[in-house]
Amino acid sequence: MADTKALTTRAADFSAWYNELIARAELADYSPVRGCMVIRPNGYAIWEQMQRALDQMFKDTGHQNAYFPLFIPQSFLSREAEHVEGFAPETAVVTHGGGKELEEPLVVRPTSETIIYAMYAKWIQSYRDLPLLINQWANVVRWELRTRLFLRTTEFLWQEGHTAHATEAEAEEETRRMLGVYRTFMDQWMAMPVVTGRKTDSERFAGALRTYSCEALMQDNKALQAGTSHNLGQNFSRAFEVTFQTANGELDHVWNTSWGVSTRLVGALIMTHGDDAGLVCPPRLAQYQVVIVPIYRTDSERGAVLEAADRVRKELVAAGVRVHLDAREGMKPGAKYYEWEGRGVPLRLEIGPRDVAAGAVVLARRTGGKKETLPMEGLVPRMFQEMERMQTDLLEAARARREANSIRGATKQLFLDYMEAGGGFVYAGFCGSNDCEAQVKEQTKATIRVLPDEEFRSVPAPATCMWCGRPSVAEAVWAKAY
RNA sequence: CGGGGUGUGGCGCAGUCCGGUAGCGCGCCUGCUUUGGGAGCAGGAGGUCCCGGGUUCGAAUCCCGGCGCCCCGACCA
Repeated sequence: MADTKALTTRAADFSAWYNELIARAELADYSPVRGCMVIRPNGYAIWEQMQRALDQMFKDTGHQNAYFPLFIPQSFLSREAEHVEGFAPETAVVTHGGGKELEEPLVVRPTSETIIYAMYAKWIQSYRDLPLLINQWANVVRWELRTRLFLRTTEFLWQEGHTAHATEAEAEEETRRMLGVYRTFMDQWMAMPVVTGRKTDSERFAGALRTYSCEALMQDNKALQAGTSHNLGQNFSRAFEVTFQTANGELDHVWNTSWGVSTRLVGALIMTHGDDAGLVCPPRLAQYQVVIVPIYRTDSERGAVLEAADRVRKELVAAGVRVHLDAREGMKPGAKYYEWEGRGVPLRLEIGPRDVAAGAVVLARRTGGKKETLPMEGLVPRMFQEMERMQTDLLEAARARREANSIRGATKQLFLDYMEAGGGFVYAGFCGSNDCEAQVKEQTKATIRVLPDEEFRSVPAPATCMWCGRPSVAEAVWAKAY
């Protein structure tokens, strides 16, 4: 690492902390192209872990992977009116190929609904072809005005699920199911609690009937939209003539859904668990769950220590633990500790001559607390135990932080004061009018993150709109957002 | 596109006001000694000072014009 100084603290400058952490942990780097990032091996490894877990969950819910092209005929985008309005301003367009001007410009996909539903129109004829449940892992490009590593880059990696169903009810069920999959993933893998719910029209996906979202609260009390699931209704099937014959011979348009999460989740992970020493990675997503640092002075100590360390490593590998033995020479143990802490490795085992003699290892946890000497005997189950505990502790800590920064039943004044004081989630009554939403955004920068699902709602439900005092039609969760 | 900042070895910076031919810390390489929380010593490698003009005997430095990047805001996953 180039820089050995401490990171800017979160309290001093959250944004600087975030950028420095990414550099320190070697998660990503700026590319020569404005707004684009290079995902470095340490960052990509986390994404791979995410992919692995999510991909399995998609397959377990009946989806198959496929791949659709990067280029989309420009005319495709225009077929769905709201969709083109939403995305046209931020597309990159290819006008030349092979040295010649193209007859029709090609849009670099900002999302793939149009090209996928154009294909579905060919593939779907009968209700027997439904449901069609496809996911793709891909890169997309959105020409954003302002970018931030992982959170909003010009090109980003994601997955997008696209499904077609025979009935509206089935599509709605799928939309909700995948939102649930995301929520489970964020809870159980990322140790990141989320509030789920429906988006208001102003935040709805361009072309969707309804958009649902998972919203997480970062350590600076700004909300991050971590994953979305859209019920597209028949908007795209009408635009792309995706029709099928029903069991009784009638022709109908299919009902579609789409849902996605992106490399933004790596940013979410950083801002949920990171501390002033660097990344804190939940064990289930860590590239290395355990790092072993050997300590020795003499050659004979070196031999014995490395032999013991490698034995521990092999035992853990055999048990399926992702473990790394840091046997680099000429580097003091302390320097290695700092490095692995910055990278967020959950557990560190130190093995020195004393430990070899005692048949023991020293355990240090990334989340703090005293170091602990453990017998080598029974180490493997102990490591699993530690990882499980850390995983649940991280989730609990994140949940507690979120709750400490959420208020319910806010009045207008309380709301204004709260946003002024730094913000967080505010649960409050909402009259349903675009005007109120726009006014709040104008005055406080806060937006409605979701109209929360039932389990997140306040009891009793708020009776009036926090802003205008008219009767409330739904409770809303407000926050300033990324 | 507005506001702010910044471009000098890999990274972080000083030098710019007041022109004289580039320096510090970290990192890197070699060797020796080290190694239980960021090692020490010695020797070394590495720079078109963002770009283009201009002024001058001479420009990192002064003048003019560009460009890049970062941060804050508007747009957005």
